[in-house]
Amino acid sequence: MEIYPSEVSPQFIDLFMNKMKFTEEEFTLILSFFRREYVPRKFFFLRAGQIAKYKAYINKASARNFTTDEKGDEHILYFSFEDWWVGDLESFYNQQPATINVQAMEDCEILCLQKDNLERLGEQIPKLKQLFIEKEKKSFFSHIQRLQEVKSLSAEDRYKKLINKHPEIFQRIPLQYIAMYLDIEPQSLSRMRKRLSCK
Amino acid sequence: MEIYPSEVSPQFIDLFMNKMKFTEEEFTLILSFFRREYVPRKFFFLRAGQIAKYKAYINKASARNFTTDEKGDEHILYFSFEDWWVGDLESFYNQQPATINVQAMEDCEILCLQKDNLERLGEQIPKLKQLFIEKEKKSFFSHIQRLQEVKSLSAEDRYKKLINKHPEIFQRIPLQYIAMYLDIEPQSLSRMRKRLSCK
DNA sequence: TTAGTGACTTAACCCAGGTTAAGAAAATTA
DNA sequence: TAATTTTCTTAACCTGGGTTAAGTCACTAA
Repeated sequence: MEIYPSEVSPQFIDLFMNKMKFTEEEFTLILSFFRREYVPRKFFFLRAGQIAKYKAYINKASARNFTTDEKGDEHILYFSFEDWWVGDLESFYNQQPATINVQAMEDCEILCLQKDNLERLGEQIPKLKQLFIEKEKKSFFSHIQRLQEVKSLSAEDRYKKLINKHPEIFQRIPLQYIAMYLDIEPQSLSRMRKRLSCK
Repeated sequence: MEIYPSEVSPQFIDLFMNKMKFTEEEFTLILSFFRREYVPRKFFFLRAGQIAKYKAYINKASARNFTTDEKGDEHILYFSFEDWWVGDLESFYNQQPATINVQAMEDCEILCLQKDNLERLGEQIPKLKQLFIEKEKKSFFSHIQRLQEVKSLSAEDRYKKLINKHPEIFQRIPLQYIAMYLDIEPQSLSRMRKRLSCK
């Protein structure tokens, strides 16, 4: 399934053409290694236990990345929206079973890159390999920040931070997912929202 | 201050000579770029707000890596023992103020590598650059696992997991630090330990 | 020897968030 | 449009861990 530049998001084009300054030829080559997949709402792009086949770019819509504990409760590590890279990198790079589930929250269009294609592309275009290393470094840093946040802030403070920094998320995804992101029950989130709105 | 092979830990030698199979000359070269620092117990190797000068290897003893929140409470992200690499990588690579404090819990001997030395070494020995990328990837994965753990386990379950996986830590470092690692008060840890020992 | 300091424990009381259960509102589907 | 399912809210009660405060134990210093 071939992908044409007209079919990818402006952010994707901006990343490769403006930020990374790849040539048209390089961009077309890069694009030819990707594969487009559609994942309808509620369907899984990756399930815990499977081996992650792709490094993936969200071209349209949103997904949630979560783990399931022994009690069956789901914990959302992070949301992914347009222009995000998703997947269980540990599973992808080490070809081991994933611990993370990736599920579409809206009908998703995803650009997928297989491991061998990634390696081939990396050899042909070293600048691209460097790009991925940098992206992963950023992802690394943001995970450390998340860890700090989860460890040092109460559920209420994390809620306030989320609604201040990303109010648009609340327009777009159900509150039950916000609760799973904050690691509280939907009832507790509801109670908290009422208490805060009274003030 | 020159460092001789006889002055570094067996793990350090094992890493470079056996695992990475560097030559004697390469190893001597690598070592010449490091600088040895002594950090007495309770002293700081890095303070939040400073810019991390070094990527560092703990040759002897242990440290705690923690953040301080607005209330002044300290949260230990992870402990570091012999054969660990420490520092605030985001601060080190982006030359921005650190958010993490690194404090010696015992009298530490640390092998330090400055950023420009790291880059020079990386150019001279590409295999070393690759080693650091791999080490950082592993560190990345372990942070994601930590995040999952903090999100999905109760304080009691995290305590049990820690004492099962690393009982030796309890022989070595004060319980108050364990409490900061679990993000509970020392009193609560004490109460919990009593409750668990009764069963 | 004793005073002082830091590490750990115990106990009483409090509160954020969990649990259970029921109901209201919104979105889907027939 | 009504029927059904999903999402969200409310309320009563419970519990794990926070808070405060006091006490014990071990180690150091004078």
